[in-house]
Amino acid sequence: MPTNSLSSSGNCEHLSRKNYCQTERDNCKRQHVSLQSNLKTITLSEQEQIRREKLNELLQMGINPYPAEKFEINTNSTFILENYEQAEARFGAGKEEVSIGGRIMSVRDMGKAAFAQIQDAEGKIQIYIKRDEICKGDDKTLYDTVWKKLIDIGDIIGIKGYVFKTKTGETSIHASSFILLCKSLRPLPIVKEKDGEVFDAVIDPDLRYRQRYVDLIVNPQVKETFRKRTRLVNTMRNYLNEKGYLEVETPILQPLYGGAAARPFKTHHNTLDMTLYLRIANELYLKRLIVGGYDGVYEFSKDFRNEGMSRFHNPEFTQIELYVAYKDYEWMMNLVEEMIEKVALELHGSTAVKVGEKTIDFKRPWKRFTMYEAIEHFTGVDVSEMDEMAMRKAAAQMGIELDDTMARGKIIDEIFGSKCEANLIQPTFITDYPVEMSPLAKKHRSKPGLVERFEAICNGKEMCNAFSELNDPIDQRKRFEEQLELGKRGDEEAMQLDEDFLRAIEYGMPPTAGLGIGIDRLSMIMTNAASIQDVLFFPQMKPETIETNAATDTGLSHIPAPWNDVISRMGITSKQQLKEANPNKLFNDMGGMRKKLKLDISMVTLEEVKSWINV
RNA sequence: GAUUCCGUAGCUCAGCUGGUAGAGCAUUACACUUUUAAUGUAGGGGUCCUGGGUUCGAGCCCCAGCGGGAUCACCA
Repeated sequence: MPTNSLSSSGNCEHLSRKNYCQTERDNCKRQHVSLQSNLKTITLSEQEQIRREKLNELLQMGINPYPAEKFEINTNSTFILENYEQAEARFGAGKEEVSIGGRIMSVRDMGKAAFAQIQDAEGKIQIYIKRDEICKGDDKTLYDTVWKKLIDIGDIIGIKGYVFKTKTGETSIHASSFILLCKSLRPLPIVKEKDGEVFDAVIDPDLRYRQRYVDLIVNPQVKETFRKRTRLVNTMRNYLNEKGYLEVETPILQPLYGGAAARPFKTHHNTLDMTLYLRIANELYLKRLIVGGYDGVYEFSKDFRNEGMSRFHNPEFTQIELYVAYKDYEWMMNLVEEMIEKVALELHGSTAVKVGEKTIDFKRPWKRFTMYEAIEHFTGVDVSEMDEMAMRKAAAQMGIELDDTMARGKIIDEIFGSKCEANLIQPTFITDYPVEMSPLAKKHRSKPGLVERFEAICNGKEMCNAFSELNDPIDQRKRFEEQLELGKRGDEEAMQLDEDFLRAIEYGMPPTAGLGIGIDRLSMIMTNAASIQDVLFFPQMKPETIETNAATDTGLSHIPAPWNDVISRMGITSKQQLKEANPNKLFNDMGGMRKKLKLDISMVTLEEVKSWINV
């Protein structure tokens, strides 16, 4: 049997441990004292020190705090809580043993019995641990010492037992045995709850985003947010796969960056000795694949834009881009409506989604405005027939600041951005954009100066962007050249001229509808998140300085690496133990460990080992 | 990048006019065999973000920096 199995059977071996354990605890106390006198060089908090002492004590008892063996799990907390009848029928007293693993989140110690809550991937469930149940014989070490003294909130344990309801009616697991699966060395923030009210919740954004693992442990709704995000992506993926479109992957490292207006991240390939850019979009590569003959291709892509950060912008973000041959932007609008409506239904069982104080309804069909109509709707001014001069005047009257470089198209965009966008809460399609803003979109079939482009606006923000793709190679070259002009004038976001892309569409690309949807923005809406950081596991942050506390607390810090590590693997983890060791045996064993661990280092001398011991 | 607010124990937060640094939870010890924000008793725990300055004396006032939030700019 494994040395650390803490089942109630075989408790005879605990008998011999009791005295040993007592002396060891004294040793720990002495170590504590020496640590105290050393506090200036140690960054560990008192609670962390205590946990490391407990770890040592467990090791001395022959209990591995980090066992290698798997722990078989046969159910989870939510299943038991939500299907009590079924769970009781299978796992009730005298029936099959329930086997469940989780992190200890709270303990209510009642003396010779205790209630604790453990948390697994699904949620929390109460366990009941009774001394005479855990320790069936006379030796109560396992309960009195291991459970009561050495196990902490935050430790991960495995429990076997049966399902029952307590006097107060709470579904619980009556433990017949437990096993330590992982000792936690850092104290967890304690969050308490009563009648749905949460006390002392961890809300500090710095802690939550930098230590997402802690956030996930103590804030259960965070786990749910990311589950929803994944379901959102899966729903879209299934929808597109059912239509027969091909999910593909295209380069992230690109020699030229294109497909969007943004500043890139720049990097360098050593062997090729060339500059590469992290993609700002994957549009131009996906369209090459349409040229190649696929009917529909899509990619969930991480894109990178070297711009400012805010609660709507992270330097890396996720987009889905979709291109479908022989279609146009009208057709694509219908697809977007249908797909997003499906997402809402999948996540919320309804097309209506609560976002902050508002309820947003994704039920089809969505409102559709041309850009001119939207401006007229929100400002009362019809700008559609105005020339640049007239439009400047109109914008000035609306209190919009313009600079001289802005042409007619940019002015329209400014007016829309400041007067309309924020007012569009319910999902709305805005169509027919000025050509200057859209160098990759096809000219409008009937309205000069405009392109066949739409955006879906939702909760005052752009949710997606799509157009009938420009497939006229001569026009496309001209548009790129115009972008080059902008670049020469200092516009860092102007697109570069991609000769290979032009070569591709010179071979001919069928009429194509293209779409890009910001997955992070959509996730924010679908999970009611106020910040993009709430839908990214690891949002970009300035680096923090982490104080290391490696090995400084073991009392072995005077021993050079990797020997300090080797010695602690041999079970010697304190100065006290080192002192008690036989230097000749230690020296020999170190040689053995060197061989066993295949360490490519030269052996130290016996004299050196003696000097470590006699520090 | 600009403006503004914040940074105190493991966590959530108080801290008066500038005069010995506080609470709850957590932690340690003891008690308690169906509790549930368990409870009772007694303890321990602090680089008050960092560095300067003013002052007899700074968690508090001033300056600079670091980190975070919000708003704005850029962008999706």
